Amino acid sequence: MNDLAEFLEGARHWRVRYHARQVIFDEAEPSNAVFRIETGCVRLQIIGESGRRQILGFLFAGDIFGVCAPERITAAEAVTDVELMRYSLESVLQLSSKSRELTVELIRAANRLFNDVAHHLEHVGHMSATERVLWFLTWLAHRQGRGTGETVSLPMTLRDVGDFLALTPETLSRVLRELESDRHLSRRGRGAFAIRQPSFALRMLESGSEPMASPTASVKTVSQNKNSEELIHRQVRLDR
Amino acid sequence: MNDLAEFLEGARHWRVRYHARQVIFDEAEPSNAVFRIETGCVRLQIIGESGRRQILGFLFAGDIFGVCAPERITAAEAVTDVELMRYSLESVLQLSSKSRELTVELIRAANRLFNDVAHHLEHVGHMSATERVLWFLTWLAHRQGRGTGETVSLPMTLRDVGDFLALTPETLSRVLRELESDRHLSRRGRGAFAIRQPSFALRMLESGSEPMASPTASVKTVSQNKNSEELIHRQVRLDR
DNA sequence: CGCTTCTTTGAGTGCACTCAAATTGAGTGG
DNA sequence: CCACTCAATTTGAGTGCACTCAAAGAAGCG
Repeated sequence: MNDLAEFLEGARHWRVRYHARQVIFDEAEPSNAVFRIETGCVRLQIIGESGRRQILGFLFAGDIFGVCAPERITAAEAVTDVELMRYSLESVLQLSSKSRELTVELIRAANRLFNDVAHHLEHVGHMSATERVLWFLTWLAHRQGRGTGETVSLPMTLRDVGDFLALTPETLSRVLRELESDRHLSRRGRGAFAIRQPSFALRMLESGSEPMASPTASVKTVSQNKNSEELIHRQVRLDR
Repeated sequence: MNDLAEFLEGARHWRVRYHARQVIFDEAEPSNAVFRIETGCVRLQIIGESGRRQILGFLFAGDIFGVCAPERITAAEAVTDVELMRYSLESVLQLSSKSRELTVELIRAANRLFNDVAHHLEHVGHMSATERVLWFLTWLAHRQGRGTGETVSLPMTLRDVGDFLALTPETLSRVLRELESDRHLSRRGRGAFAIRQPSFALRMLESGSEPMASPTASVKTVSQNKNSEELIHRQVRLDR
């Protein structure tokens, strides 16, 4: 699944558990471990100067997080009860001294976070509330391997989703109700839903926060047509 | 200045130049070099699915960028004419096989990007237009080593700033005019300004997108003990 | 069963948006 | 050097979306 995971098996590690809402590590804390999620959901977040929380991402089984040195950039908290595999950062770094591939994988892991939050920023900056919600729900369904009409569980609260998408819970609630009345969505109890018409929403996922996904050719074409400045810039490119 | 810079001197490198608005590297391109800015200004950016450009950061002399493998996450374009030092990624990776410290520095470099864009996201999601502009101008002044009343040059266009802050050029222009009439700002020609009252704006810079800055002590202390949910209600709103 | 937290719904408002057009400035070629 | 062109910026008018404030209902948890 993840190449990094194989490398990590060579490092000192053991299983750890956290209950929902426990802090796994905190911002600015010394970084001494890398984690891999066995079961459950984890969120990465920061607290802004104004005291507001910005959730940077939700992680699920198989995801690796905490590749960071020497201090934590974000906090990590358990959304649900979680089982994690904890790898000593010290021994991971020792391993990387012997393996160029592992070094590349570590950089890649750090870059993935950057990639995700960069596209996240682009979405928050330019998408309407409805688009953001649809993007999130579609991403979530995709992460859980669910297709059209299949039930997707929503392990986090609306407030979590709001702090992820930079929306208030009120707005979120209203958007969900409207999506439901428009037949884009059907809700199955409190913490579950199903997407009825993911067709156009799915396109959003093709590029963006997917793991290291390169922008698709179609996206590039569109962006070149829509943004003449960019087109011009690409054309005048010279090597030297 | 930057520890990474010293390590890089051991790698194969040479000087390169780009003219303003030339592409240094593009999204999804194979990554084969790390750069250090000698003079000028560079922007990192992505093009969203909708064709909109999101600028993730502006870089200046001394900054290192392009630590990325195996493919580029962002594009890098010259804002002004720039002189860069170009380091072969291949030889950097070879060096890192022999130096644990270099590996840590590479991870740190990748994490810095993540840190910056994470706080950027928090700002775009929760700040008003005026706050964002003030934050940006204060950051820019700080980067150029300019204090209150000193002239700061603005090497990029308002459109660039808008694509960075997720604001339209129109809004940006209006905000600048209001800041000027409120005596927070005085403009010195097209591409220059001076901040008159940076006092409260500077507080924003103390944490946030500054290199690896740790959150303020008060926030940190509390968030280590309690989980973050309890912090959310402590919202201190900055007055315009 | 009482408490807290989460969610929903309503009413009203303000900020940043879009659309449109004028003006300024920079760059280019005659 | 000057006219010309195009991009960048400014200004105005109007609007809609997501916000705040407020309060009621629903769900989890002891």
